[in-house]
Amino acid sequence: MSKKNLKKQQIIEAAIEVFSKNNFQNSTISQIAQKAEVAEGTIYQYFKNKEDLFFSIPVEKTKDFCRELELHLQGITGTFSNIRKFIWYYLYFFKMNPGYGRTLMLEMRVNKSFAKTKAYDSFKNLTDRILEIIKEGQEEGVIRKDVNIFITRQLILGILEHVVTRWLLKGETYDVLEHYQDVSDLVLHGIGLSKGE
Amino acid sequence: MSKKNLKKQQIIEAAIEVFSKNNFQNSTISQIAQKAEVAEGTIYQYFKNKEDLFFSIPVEKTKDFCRELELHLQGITGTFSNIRKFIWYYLYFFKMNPGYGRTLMLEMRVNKSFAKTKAYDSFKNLTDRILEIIKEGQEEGVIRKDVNIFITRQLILGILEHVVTRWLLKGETYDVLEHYQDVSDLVLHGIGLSKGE
Amino acid sequence: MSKKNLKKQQIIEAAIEVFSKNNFQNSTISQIAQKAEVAEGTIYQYFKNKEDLFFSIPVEKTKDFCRELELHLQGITGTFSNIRKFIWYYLYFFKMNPGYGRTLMLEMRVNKSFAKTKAYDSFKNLTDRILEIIKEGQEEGVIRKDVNIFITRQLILGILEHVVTRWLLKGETYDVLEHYQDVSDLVLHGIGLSKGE
Amino acid sequence: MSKKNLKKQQIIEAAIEVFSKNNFQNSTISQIAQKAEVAEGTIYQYFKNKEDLFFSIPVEKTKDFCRELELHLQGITGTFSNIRKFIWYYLYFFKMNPGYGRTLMLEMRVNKSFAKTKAYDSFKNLTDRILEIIKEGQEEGVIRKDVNIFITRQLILGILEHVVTRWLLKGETYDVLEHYQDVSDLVLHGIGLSKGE
DNA sequence: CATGAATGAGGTTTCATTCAT
DNA sequence: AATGAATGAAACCTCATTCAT
Repeated sequence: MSKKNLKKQQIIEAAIEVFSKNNFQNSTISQIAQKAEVAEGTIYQYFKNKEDLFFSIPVEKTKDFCRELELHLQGITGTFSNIRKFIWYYLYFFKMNPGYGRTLMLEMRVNKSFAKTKAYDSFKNLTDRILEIIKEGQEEGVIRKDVNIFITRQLILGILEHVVTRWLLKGETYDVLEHYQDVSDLVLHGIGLSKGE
Repeated sequence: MSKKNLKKQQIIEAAIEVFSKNNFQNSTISQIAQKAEVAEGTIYQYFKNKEDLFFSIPVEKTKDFCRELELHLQGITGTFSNIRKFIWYYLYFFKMNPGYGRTLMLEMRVNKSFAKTKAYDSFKNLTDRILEIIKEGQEEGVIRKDVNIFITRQLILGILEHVVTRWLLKGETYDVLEHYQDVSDLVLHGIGLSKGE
Repeated sequence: MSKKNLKKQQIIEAAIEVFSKNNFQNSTISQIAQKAEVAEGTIYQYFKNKEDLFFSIPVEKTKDFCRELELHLQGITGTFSNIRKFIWYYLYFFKMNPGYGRTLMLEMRVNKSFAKTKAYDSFKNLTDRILEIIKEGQEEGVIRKDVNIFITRQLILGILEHVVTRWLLKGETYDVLEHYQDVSDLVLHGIGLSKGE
Repeated sequence: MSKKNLKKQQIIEAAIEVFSKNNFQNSTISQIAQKAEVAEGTIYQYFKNKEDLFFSIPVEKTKDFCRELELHLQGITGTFSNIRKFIWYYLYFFKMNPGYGRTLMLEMRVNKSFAKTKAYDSFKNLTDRILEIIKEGQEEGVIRKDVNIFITRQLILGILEHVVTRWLLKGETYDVLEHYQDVSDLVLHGIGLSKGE
């Protein structure tokens, strides 16, 4: 079973690489098979079809993301610091996984079927987490009571997606973490926290 | 010449309809030709190839967007009101052009070749315009001096893109303008404007 | 239109040749295209898919069969002679069209979807015609009143199919018309006609 | 050895079921393995390949057919009665084994390689048996001397095949034995026997 | 004997683009 | 300028068969 999972992982890693270079339609099973060093037919033992393989990627990767995120948030107190950390980790994660970033941001997020996949469910963990942080902040009184928490979440995820997407489209020619400070300041100010908290 | 442009426009409108239903790869020239009521070959008299037709869409549409935007901004004074109007108009435009919205947000914006097209240039008009508004605000002293104006632009465009994209992915089942008030408040507060300005 | 039909006929003739050598599944579109001297894609301009092409064969051929049959029956009087002529023409037709025979007898006739095709309808003309001859014979009193005319038809078509199928399976190494006399005698005697009529 | 044969029989029964639902090409080894509750590889321990498995079916089944036929013919005297019994049993056998019927009539009988298989040899027993009955009838003087006994055999087998094939293609929606009386009458009359014999 | 994961060849079908009319 | 028939490349997926365990 470990051996079986190993080969499955092997295929997923190859798929990330290939899907992130071209897009879904222009990536071929043959390319993925070659990169994974398995026969084309083998892929169909582990995945129902090309789309199934495609959407299996974020399921695994989002798990990784959330697991690591929790570690990074551990021991941090204060909404201010938690949001800063979240923003930092979000940018950091994609800096370290640009291939996955391209696939997720430029392909999946924009695919109508995405919302119906298991992948999307695992994504909810992430968006729930940030909402939780915002709620706590409001309860603690450090976030203004009059802001809509759902819109606030959209603000945060919106700018992060935008920043990462822009970076990817520019060919990753600069450091995504470059403007981390400015982004956090802007976001935190918007929701009512003074820098000094 | 007017007649020529008429047919070209006819093809573009058909293309928007078709491209917005499926994606680029799944849309066929034959579908577009049928909807435009011309022969397939005729499309190649006006556009070099499928991609050229695809990227001709935003060139025209962004022109419309900017022209109308200027009308709406006319006579409005104060950075506060200008940004509010910009946000409102942005949401309003996609509410009125959901087909184009799908094509732009879910297809183009995410396409690596997009940045190299004429379409992208026409897009710059838009992003320049918002930057201009922000700059003026900073000069007038209503926007904090310490915010990075480029990041600010990314914040505004980021949340707007996110809000519109989310609405499109949810199947346009609610009104995008619904949260216009909350979005503006959050953005404006973030960049240092008090609501009362 | 004539030119269009010409190409369609060209493809059908090639299809008969190819389908009669191998079976449906082992015949390839590429083989048919090559024999018809057209590109593979061209076949899909005239036929929806491989199966559609396959079942288009008997539609055309059965038309030919019936048209010619009528000519041969013309001027012949007497049930006795009509049935003899029918049997003779049936065997003669497949002697002249062995390729089509192989496709029809060894592939189509035995295919469950066949009964749902247009081809099958055109086939009814044929079976109706023989039934008509039998009925007339019974009315004229030359065929025994006590025989079931539908079973009689099955007897005639059954032995003819069997004779032709056997001949095809033996590799067409003898003349199908060889036993024409014996077959007719047996059939006619069975339904109550004396040879002398 | 008995255990070995058991598993072989198990696989053949599964094969009959699967092959009779789809055709040879559309039936998969995997389906057969699943139905037989063995691994795919196991099938290759008992049969050389898919075709070998396929043609192993009639070898066994025809043995059954002939064994039972002899029992039914036992004690019956008179060519008249023997042929009637043969016709009855033929129809009865396929009524009881429709799955095998579909495979034999719609697949095997029509397959060019069939004549070269062991299965075909076991089939000869059957056709020899009916020829024998006809010969005896001619010697006893109850069948006209002027009929060709080989054609007679073809008449009998032809109508029986036709009747069974038609029944199978119609989805076995009626009783094959329904027209047993009419079929026998017609056949017997054709070869010169009066009903009263 | 039994297993079942791995293989990889091969065919149907689609569709952007061309070009003769 | 407009047409639309013809092209042909290219990719997903299936599945019989093998072989190491």
